[in-house]
Amino acid sequence: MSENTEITAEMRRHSAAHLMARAVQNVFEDVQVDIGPATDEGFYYDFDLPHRLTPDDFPKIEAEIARLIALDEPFVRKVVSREECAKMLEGQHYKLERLADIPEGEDISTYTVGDYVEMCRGPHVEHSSQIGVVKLTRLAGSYYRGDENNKMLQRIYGIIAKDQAEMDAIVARAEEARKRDHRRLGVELDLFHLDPEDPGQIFWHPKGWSIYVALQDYMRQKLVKDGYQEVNTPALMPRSLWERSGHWEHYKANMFITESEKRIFAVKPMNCPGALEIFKSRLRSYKDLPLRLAEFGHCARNEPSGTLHGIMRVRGFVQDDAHIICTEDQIEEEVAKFCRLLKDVYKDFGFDKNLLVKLSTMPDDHVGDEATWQHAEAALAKACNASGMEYVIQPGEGAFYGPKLEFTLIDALGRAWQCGTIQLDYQLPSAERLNAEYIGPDGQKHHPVMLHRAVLGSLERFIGILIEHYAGAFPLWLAPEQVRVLPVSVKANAYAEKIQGELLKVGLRAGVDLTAEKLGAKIRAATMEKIPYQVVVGPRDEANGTISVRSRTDGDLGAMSCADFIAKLEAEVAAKKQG
RNA sequence: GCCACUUUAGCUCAGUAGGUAGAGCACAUCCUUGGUAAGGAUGAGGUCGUCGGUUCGAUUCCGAUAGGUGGCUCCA
Repeated sequence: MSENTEITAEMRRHSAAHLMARAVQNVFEDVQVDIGPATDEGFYYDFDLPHRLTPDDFPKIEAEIARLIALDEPFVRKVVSREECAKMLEGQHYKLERLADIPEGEDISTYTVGDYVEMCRGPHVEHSSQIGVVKLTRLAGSYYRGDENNKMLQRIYGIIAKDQAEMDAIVARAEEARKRDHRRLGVELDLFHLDPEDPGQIFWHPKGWSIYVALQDYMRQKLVKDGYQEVNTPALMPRSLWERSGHWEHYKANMFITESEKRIFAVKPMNCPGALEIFKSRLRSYKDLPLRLAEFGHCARNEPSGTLHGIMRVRGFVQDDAHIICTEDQIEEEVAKFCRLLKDVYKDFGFDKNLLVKLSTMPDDHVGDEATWQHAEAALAKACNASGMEYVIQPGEGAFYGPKLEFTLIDALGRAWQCGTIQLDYQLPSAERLNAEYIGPDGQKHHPVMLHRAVLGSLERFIGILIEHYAGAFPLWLAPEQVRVLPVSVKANAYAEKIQGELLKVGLRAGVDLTAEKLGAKIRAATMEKIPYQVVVGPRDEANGTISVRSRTDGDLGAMSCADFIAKLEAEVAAKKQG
């Protein structure tokens, strides 16, 4: 029996939450507790108390938790009747409401540690000492039951570790994430800035835009090879179109709306209506399908201010968007084709391992009949299997117009980011919406199906992820400045400029440092800017017709000819070498 | 949008128990002409987010407002 009671991290986190709840009640007056689950990272607990918590309160709560852990009391589970439980929870009105939620007939259990009882499903550790070390990390507001109409409770987040050494390592990793923060690196590396007067809009500086263009060019090549055609549609489109597409009804609150000569226009929040307008611009045959229209269209969404975050969540952005207009029979192959493309692209960033795929199925609130939905969901599932991807089902999480696949990548710090997506849409091309039609082999008109898809998601967000993934040290093919030539003194400036010219001529992004600094200072500056290659040149090189190469990853590579260096870099760019 | 916190030089941050402010880095000028991670000197740079209140006097206290941060909600 005992071999089955393995103590998991989740049990330890959840148990830590209980002890924190107990500690908060010991330290403060009039504490109402709500719930406190384990999370992937740690745990949290929601409280309602008159004292306004601040991080200054953490040490005394942590000390109390440490004291409770040291008591090493057992967690005792007990199945109780509803009445008994209600009696135990007397005065705790959130808990009593939660108790009322438990369906009749289901077991109600409590866990007791020392003098503290809590209604809880468990499971928990056997003894409090099994929890380890607890650290409180941050405070946040959180609506009771996640409903913004309810009272805002005070949430405390915490993390656990086996011992202090592990806790130190966790704190160090958090520090590493802080150092890699794209908002910090974006300023340090002079990639972009955000203007407080224009929230959620990005000003791309030359270096940041260089990355952006490199990424976009890369995607263009991939798209062309995969049978897409690139289009561009207006940023500003009329209200009448948005009414037909359904956005006016469903998405108006998030749209920037403007007026000209008494007509209302909206800045597009999505590209899909534009793609369908192109499809509809002439009579289409089934022979035109599938029609794959890609668009790097700039979209604007009036996201609530509280959701904005650096360049990851903005109000103006560009997706590597495309719309595949096809027949129902073509869905499976098109989805499989997309899955292959996505894997191929992610590999070039080192994201091909640990890819998570989620299949979101029919929600309660949906359009279309169930048979069509089942067919569509089966097509997505088969396409995943065909491309060797495992997926988990998210029941009822699909859009109201169709099911979708979502792809989550894992970055260098082990963090998950949902980027790629492919969504089936029966609604937008339908007669009720934009009424897209093609002539089938039977000579009759039919409505096509539309697939909305993006590999990277928004380019802005993806670059934000890349900045943190690479810690600002972009691989050669993406680096804004791939090479910097460093003359050892001003006497070598002319030769340095000549070398820079050679590099520029073959399309490498090369800079030159002509300042009057010493070589050590120039190397330091280039190193801080995370430039992949530094080329040192002085009288010795000039006499030999060579250059001295220093690599960001491999240090001093010694002297070589400029031609050999160019060949080396071109090979590295072609291979999309990481790091 | 909601809750909490926050806003001082381009960046990172001190500071003023109310008497209009400092450091490091970056920047400018001059000296130094140097072969693999910071040469030196001098200087410039801020209505202390904005508006209002209290006060003889506010960057400091109070209120409002805007931005940011962390959550929540949202993410067609």
